[in-house]
Amino acid sequence: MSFQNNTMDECCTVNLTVRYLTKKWTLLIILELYKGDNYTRRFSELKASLPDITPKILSERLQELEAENIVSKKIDASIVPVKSEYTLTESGVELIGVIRDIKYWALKWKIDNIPCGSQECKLCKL
Amino acid sequence: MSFQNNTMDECCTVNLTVRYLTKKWTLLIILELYKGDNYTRRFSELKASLPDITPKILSERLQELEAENIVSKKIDASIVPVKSEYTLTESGVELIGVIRDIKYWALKWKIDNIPCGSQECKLCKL
DNA sequence: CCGTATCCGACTTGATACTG
DNA sequence: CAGTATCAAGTCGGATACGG
Repeated sequence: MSFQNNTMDECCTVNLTVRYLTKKWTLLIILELYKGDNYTRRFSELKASLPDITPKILSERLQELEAENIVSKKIDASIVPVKSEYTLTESGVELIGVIRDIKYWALKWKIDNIPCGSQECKLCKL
Repeated sequence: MSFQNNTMDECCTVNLTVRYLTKKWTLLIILELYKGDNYTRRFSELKASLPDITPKILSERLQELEAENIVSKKIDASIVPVKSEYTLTESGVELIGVIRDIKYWALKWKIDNIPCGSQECKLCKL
């Protein structure tokens, strides 16, 4: 989570970007948001769509993405229970191209593996 | 390195691909190979280009990439010291598009950060 | 419902040393 | 040069608890 104590500081923006985009779950979270109406999903929806992620890690990743302006958060505290929504920003939506590229690459070179379309698959509906 | 003990088994090919491509250092190694003549680099050259990677991790990643047919390895043991070369396969070269996308995204949305072109930058010469 | 906090074990990565 | 061995450090996962 913190990049302060290593050599990230010395890296240029692009190198830095690769590093946090490739953190575990990050791309899959972005994809889940993309699939929601208006690129928006609630915390519990994300949790349900990513069965193996823990609330702790999901919370951490969302905060990181918010800090990078890839995701914006909106809370409606006027109702109970509180309603919170996470939405891809414009820059966030543009990251979908990266994920789509990976999908096409995988379909081209790895088609001999498990067929897509199962409930477990978070990428193949892209 | 081993995906046997977690839920990776239940994932489809594409999801699986995201997981290993986003392991730390993987994309940067692919990029370094891409920048070499004939998409080829020696172990020590990769090590030198990625100052913060340890030989252990570099070795592990190269083995993983070789197993995925993204990198091919050639060893000339007839000479001393032994000469080993790692080359991007056709599928490996096609992954450069993913990295290039990330670069363009970063340059578009993160240009207010550290300028590129320094020795430390492994991506901006792409 | 929406999280954050904690504790802890497992896995991943890092630092350093060392060999053919 | 091209790695492997060893051990330390960091990140992630699992369970559970708790507060807004």
